[in-house]
Amino acid sequence: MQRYFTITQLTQEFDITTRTLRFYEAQGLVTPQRRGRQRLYTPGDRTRIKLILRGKRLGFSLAEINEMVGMYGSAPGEIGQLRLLMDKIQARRDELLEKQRDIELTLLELDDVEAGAKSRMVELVSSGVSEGV
Amino acid sequence: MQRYFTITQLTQEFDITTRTLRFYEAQGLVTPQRRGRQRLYTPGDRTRIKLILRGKRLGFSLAEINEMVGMYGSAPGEIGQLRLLMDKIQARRDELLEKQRDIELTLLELDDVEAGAKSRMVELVSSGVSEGV
DNA sequence: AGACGTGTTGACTTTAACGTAAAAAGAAGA
DNA sequence: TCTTCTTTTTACGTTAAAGTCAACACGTCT
Repeated sequence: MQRYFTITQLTQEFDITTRTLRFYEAQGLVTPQRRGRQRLYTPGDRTRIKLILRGKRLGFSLAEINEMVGMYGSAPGEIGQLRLLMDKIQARRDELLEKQRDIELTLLELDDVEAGAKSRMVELVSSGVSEGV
Repeated sequence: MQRYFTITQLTQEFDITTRTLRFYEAQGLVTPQRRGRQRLYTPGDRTRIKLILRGKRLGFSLAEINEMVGMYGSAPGEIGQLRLLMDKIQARRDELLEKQRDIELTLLELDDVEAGAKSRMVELVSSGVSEGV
């Protein structure tokens, strides 16, 4: 059983560069163990990286992602901190819901554009031009 | 009836700076008319700006946004161009659908984190600490 | 005419998120 | 052991998307 991943294994799996992974480490987003100088990534690290990349796809900055990922392991022992955490959760949720609406709207508009393109296509074809497949 | 918007009206409405709007113009994303040196934004320009900002919220680059917004007005007169357009539309749609899935997953994880925080809160409270509202 | 507010242009600066290159250190196979 | 490959560290470069600052141009209110 392979307990650790090397840096290049992960770069290949996620199609990123070593520079990127080391940069994320410098930002405190992942903290792989070391065997000598070499980095060893655990499955947990791998999961964090997945989360980071998902955050990136959604347009969050690394700073925001850092905060979000930081929520996962944390079980703040104090009530005030817990309230703060829940506030942050709600804020993120609101953002995500807004993004959802934005996506819906964009998809609808894409449908419109496509419909226009299709009808335009029909026009062109029926106007007598013979076109191959 | 107010046919045009000034630059500051729009910056206030969308909470951006004049620098941003002029930058978008330099990138060819909007092309307001001029009265002398002054920029005059039409309702159409305003709509474009809305689209741009929506794209930004979804994490698209200005270059990508430029391409997307460019799709709207275009009715390419040639079949090959139309096919290309439809391909681009499909590519964007795929991206958006992926973002949707990413959002769903993230929302689910936020639910988990919140549930954990809540139960942790109950523990703390029931362990005898008297806390105000 | 003078002052004020708003707008414009141009130039330089900044920040995030990496890219790229150089030099050295281990690891692994012939 | 020699070579080859991967990895690491350090440092400088780059790109996108603005921020900041200076100087100048209008319109208008007094």
